[in-house]
Amino acid sequence: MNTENVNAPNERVDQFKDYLDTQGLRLTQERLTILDQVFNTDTHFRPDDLLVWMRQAGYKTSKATIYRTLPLLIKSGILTEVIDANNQTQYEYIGNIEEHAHLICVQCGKITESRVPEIIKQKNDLCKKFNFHPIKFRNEIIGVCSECRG
Amino acid sequence: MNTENVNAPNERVDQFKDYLDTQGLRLTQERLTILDQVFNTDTHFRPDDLLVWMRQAGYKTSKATIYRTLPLLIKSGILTEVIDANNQTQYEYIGNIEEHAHLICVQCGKITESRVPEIIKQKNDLCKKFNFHPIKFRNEIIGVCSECRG
DNA sequence: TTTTTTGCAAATGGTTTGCATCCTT
DNA sequence: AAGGATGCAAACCATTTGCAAAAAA
Repeated sequence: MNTENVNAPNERVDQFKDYLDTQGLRLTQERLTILDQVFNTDTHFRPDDLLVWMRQAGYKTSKATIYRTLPLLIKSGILTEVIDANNQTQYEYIGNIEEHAHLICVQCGKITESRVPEIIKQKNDLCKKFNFHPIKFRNEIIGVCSECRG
Repeated sequence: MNTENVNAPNERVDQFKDYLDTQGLRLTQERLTILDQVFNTDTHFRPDDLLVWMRQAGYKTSKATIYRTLPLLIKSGILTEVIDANNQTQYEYIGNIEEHAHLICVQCGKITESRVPEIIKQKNDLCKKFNFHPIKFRNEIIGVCSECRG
């Protein structure tokens, strides 16, 4: 198939292709186009956002195909899911592994980020111990923030 | 109102009552009944599970009220939400704050737990720094497990 | 009495699915 | 040629909401 107009980095295309291979799935034009669009975004997005962007870019990929492809991108380690404050599923492109903690307030929903240098070593130790290949790291404290405590 | 037949620990009832007070909300029979039922469970559950249990226990609380009450229990720090592998929202009663890490495989979904003693101190430091009241802690590494790496 | 809360049933809206057709291998 | 993938529209189904009646403050 034609892969000439794909702008996603070869590394990612290969990563996706490898995953599809191991599962006996096919590398289609639509799947490549979606990977491409996903690569061009740097924020969280919902399936409908992606649909709109693709339409604007001139592609006619269907909503069903988008819904069927996103899980494949997750399993191949290219995207991760995030559940937002409204319990909606959002997706984000995985660039690098970020090591930072989140303090999430259950009352106002505010998210505070803070870097914690030591957690990098801990992560590495754990991964070595379990022979685990890390893609993304999450460190969250759920609670009540100073403002909501009054 | 009558609170005689409530079995949830007073501590939790007070916690809920306090939250409702601060929000100008009312302590109703239905809300207390739900708190009671929630306390009697020790697993994850979905709103419908709760409805079934309450019906079996002889209560006629409506599904709508359950859906309206669960968010209040979350904001009061009595429950937390968990999104399961099927993206369904589940709820769980918060006993104590657990300090352990999860290694979650994006391919097979397997979750490996592991205790990491140092993270307790880190959590405490962070909470002190931001004057944050912790309810629940989450430490997750998303990636590919040793078995799926082949 | 005043304001919330509840219950019911209908509406919502994100996600999934059946099936004929198209595309990759 | 054979089997997986796509597109469309209909089906699903968990969750939300309007409104009149009931309960809390």
